Amino acid sequence: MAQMTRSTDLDGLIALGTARARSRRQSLTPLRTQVLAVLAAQSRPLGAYDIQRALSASKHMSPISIYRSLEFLMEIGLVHRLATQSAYVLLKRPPAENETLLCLVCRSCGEVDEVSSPAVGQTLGSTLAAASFTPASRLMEVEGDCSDCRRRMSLSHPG
Amino acid sequence: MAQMTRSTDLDGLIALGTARARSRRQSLTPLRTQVLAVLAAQSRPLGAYDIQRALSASKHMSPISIYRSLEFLMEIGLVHRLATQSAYVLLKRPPAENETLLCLVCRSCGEVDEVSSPAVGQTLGSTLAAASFTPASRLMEVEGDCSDCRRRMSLSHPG
DNA sequence: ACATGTTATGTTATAGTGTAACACATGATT
DNA sequence: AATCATGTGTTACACTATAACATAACATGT
Ligand SMILES: [Zn+2]
Ligand SMILES: [Zn+2]
Ligand SMILES: [Zn+2]
Ligand SMILES: [Zn+2]
Repeated sequence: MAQMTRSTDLDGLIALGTARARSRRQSLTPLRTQVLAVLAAQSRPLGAYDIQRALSASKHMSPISIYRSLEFLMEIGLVHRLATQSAYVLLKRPPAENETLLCLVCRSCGEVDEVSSPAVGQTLGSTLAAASFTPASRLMEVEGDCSDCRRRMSLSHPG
Repeated sequence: MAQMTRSTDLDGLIALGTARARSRRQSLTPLRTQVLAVLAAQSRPLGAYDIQRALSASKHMSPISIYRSLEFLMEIGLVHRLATQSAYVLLKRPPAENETLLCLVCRSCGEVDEVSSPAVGQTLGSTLAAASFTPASRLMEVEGDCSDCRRRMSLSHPG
């Protein structure tokens, strides 16, 4: 079930993207919509070249076009780059203002879980303020092992 | 003063690295020591190819050798890879067990500040536990703007 | 209509980051 | 000596990302 598509959400996602683009005097063009659709069809992060391959059947796009679309989708807050994976994920919820999100990336299966954490947001805010450091975003990445994969590992290495 | 070297620490660092290597039945070889020394001489993160250039005067090293040395130095806990920068930094303090460290990376000047935060460690621990997620490390990266750079920006864009 | 500015895409080439694969050397263990 | 694990050399390659420049498409004011 990890491979399920999320086409149900796509219309709403496009509406949201269109609105956010308009408010910046930009637009969610067909090209950008196609990249968004590819990301929305996967529950896992995709590399830019994965997206290119996914689109190559319907349309040729050079790497730079993919990257430009991704940059735009990140600017309007729908997509996030996972630095530890060099990959891009659709954010499941529209990120609220001042909300601290944790992206839990499983090293083993690659699944990404997004967790909102006011408690971490509070302590992190204090810590950063004490260091006079202003974060560029309230989204943080944590690599590790998800519960499913931990269970699988303990089955194959019983101790 | 940001460019100051830290050669004073180098001997102790080498001793620490040697001890940690030995406990793994490995060793801090000359090659690895050279990479460590280059990182110790800078207060900023360096890319693998920056390290290669730094060493090219004294010795030719292929990229793969640099990466292998970096991997080793990360395994013994002396060096950390900053995913958002694709760069490597010497950890200033020996990371204690179960200590949560924040790497505050300035987008503007590139400086990295390491901050230990028990409070964040506590809330993060609870949040991850609630999500049944086991983190691979207790080191997190936060991109943003340091106080110096914020001051500079406000001077050039008074408002 | 025309000029002007901005947004968006096309095209080509190139830079930057990281590994695979295999051979070889070195040192410890038995 | 035979064996095994560790460490390095060498070559070639894969993957990720951007520079630079041209063109198109669209809005806006005159
Ligand atoms: Zn994320
Ligand atoms: Zn998993
Ligand atoms: Zn770090
Ligand atoms: Zn700074």
